[in-house]
Amino acid sequence: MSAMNAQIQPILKIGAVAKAAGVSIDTVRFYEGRGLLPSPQRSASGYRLYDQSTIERLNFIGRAKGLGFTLNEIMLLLDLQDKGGSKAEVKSITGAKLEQIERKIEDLQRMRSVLGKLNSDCSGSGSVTGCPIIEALVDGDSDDCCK
Amino acid sequence: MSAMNAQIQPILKIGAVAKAAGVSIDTVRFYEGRGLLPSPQRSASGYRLYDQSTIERLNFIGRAKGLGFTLNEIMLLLDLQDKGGSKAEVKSITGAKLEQIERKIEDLQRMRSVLGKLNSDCSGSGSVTGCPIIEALVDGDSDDCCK
DNA sequence: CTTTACTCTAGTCTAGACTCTAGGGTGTAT
DNA sequence: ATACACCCTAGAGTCTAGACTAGAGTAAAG
Ligand SMILES: [Zn+2]
Ligand SMILES: [Zn+2]
Ligand SMILES: [Zn+2]
Ligand SMILES: [Zn+2]
Repeated sequence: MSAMNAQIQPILKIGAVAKAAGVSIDTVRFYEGRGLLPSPQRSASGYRLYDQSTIERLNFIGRAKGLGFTLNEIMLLLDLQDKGGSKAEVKSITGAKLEQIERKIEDLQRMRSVLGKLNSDCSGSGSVTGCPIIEALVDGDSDDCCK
Repeated sequence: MSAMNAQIQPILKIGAVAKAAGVSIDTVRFYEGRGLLPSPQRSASGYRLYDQSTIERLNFIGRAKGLGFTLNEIMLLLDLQDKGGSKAEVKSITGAKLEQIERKIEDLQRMRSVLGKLNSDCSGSGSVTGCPIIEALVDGDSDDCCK
């Protein structure tokens, strides 16, 4: 907050931002192409030049990915931040994602329960003949798993 | 089990097996290309000719897919059935899948818990300024979600 | 005989998120 | 001067599980 260093930011080349954010150089360029990162300034020789804010933006993207958002969804979230959207818009995106995650969890729990039972029913020794796992796949008994 | 109908099987064209198994014709041809289905007999004019066993094989594949197996994994399971593998081999595939499913469930539960908390922390009204969801993405507080 | 339904091949397209390649230019240290 | 790391572009390739298309031949029904 001192008076005179308004835009004196350290200038970073692509390798440095990538490293700082823990992504590859290719990923940075890829995100730029996808519109997740703005087109950066260029040096006289054409090198991309970044500052700290790009690292923060990459971290935003990484955290959102960690919460299960796709790059398209992340672009929506970044737009809401950049252009000033409403909390309602943000919440509708995260709410939808939450429901999607819950549905996925239910699917996987169903798979786990069927597969866990089959797995424990199988002795694991001898030839595949009579294997309860294979039999369940063959004739579909005890099958709640295929809609 | 009567004495004389050893291989008198009804002959089905691709549309019929596909319909009976609840998949598309494209899918049947695709599975053949992937090696999940053997190359069928052909009619004089080149039509694929199947019998009931193909429907059963397609059902096997569908059930395995419903349990989360990929087509490559399903091919392994089918091979064990076709060529006579051991129960241990089957169980090692299903055991690995079970662990994979469990890991996925844990990931998703982590996402759900973080996202659920953020979602309920956000009032949902007004501008995005101060939105706890966006803030968490920006500065990474309360963040157990990104490895 | 004609219409309609079915089948054939080969190839392209989708989503998602990169990753890699080829072929070149730049920057800095020794 | 030259080694070496770094950067550039454009485009192709990867993985999964098919969907879809075009152009052509075949079968069944009226
Ligand atoms: Zn078994
Ligand atoms: Zn099932
Ligand atoms: Zn909010
Ligand atoms: Zn996180």
